[in-house]
Amino acid sequence: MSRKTELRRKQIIKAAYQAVSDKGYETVTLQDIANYADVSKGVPNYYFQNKEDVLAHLLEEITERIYQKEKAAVENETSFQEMLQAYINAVFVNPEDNEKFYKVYLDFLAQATRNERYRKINARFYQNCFSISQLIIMRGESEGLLHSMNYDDDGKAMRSLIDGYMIQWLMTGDHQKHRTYKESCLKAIQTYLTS
Amino acid sequence: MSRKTELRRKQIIKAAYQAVSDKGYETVTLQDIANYADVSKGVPNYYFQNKEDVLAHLLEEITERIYQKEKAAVENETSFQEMLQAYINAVFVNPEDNEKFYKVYLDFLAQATRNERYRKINARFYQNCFSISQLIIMRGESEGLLHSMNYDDDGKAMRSLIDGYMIQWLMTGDHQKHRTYKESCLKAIQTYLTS
DNA sequence: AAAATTATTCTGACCGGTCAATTAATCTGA
DNA sequence: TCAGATTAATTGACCGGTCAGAATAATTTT
Repeated sequence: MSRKTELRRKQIIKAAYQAVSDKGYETVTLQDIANYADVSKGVPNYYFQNKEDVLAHLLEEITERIYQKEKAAVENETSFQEMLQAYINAVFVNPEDNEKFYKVYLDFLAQATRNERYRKINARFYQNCFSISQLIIMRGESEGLLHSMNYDDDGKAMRSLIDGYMIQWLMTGDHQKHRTYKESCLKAIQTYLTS
Repeated sequence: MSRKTELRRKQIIKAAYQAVSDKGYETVTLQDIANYADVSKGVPNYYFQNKEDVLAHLLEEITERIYQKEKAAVENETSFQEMLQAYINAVFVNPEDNEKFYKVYLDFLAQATRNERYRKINARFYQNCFSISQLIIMRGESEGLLHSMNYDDDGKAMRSLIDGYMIQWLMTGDHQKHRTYKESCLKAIQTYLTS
């Protein structure tokens, strides 16, 4: 794949991200995506097999990007408390980015219940998230602050709390409450881990 | 509203539940719903204003029904442990029912990010869930097993853990794992509450 | 000019909602 | 009681509109 082709694909995926965030997974059309990318209708079809192919690449791209960012943030810290705080900071970045991502992510979760391809991409994302949780928990253990019985279970619990709080925040439709939900989520994870 | 009208509406909503579970919120058509209800295409439009109206009533119906069932289950018990176990039993009923409900519920959550009406119905559902959590927590406090700093926060955490585990289970696509996720979820809530 | 890329047009399919026509149910009054 | 009248419920053909994908045309690059 040429450098230019790669750029074009990135451009289309980026446009698809904004388009899906605005209009929703099923509502969005290839025309919408082309409009957001400032290209004509034929372009997305030229660079991707079909609509689903564009959107699958979108899901891959955004989950991978989030994971890399969160992982880097956590690896930059040394203590358990700092790592956990850095993780939460990376997850709850700001209302705008979180709204955009979780709107799209929720759409994909809903689709994934009936689409094997999306389910697989999401499964990889989950595994990546669990690996971040494990990093943090192992550090907490080495500091004697907590004792995990099972890294996998704790990873699932942390993911549940993060997704759950984020969804609940999203449903309030109130950007102001972002800080509150972030703090509550951090507290909940601390309460769970250090028990 | 006559008795017969009420029955017909229930019949259509029930058909819509199955149809949405099978095909997804956006994919499902009024024709599908009519087919599942064994009536002609005009009937749903006769008893409801439009497609969204049918589906809004569906969301109201299933969230209200779940809440009533969970509430009754919890109120039937006397001790903290029994109430919590009864709650989890009512939430994780069986793979089939859970899959059906959460497939549809996820669809509605995704829609709710762009639909005020659905968001409102879901907000009421959340409040109802929080009230159940509060029942359980207050009982736990009166037994001296735990001390809640904030009923609302704990309600949010419990809801996060339940929705989170359920979604993660749904994404495995494996009915066999239902029991494991149920037990993990219960353990996570206990770990969180009794800390 | 040939090839690659982008823009435009076409096509077949499908959907939600409407509505005229039909059928079923209910009512009325002798 | 029951025939005729009135109302309610149901049907399915139809219409305007939209979309994905394919085909084609135009443009740019090499």
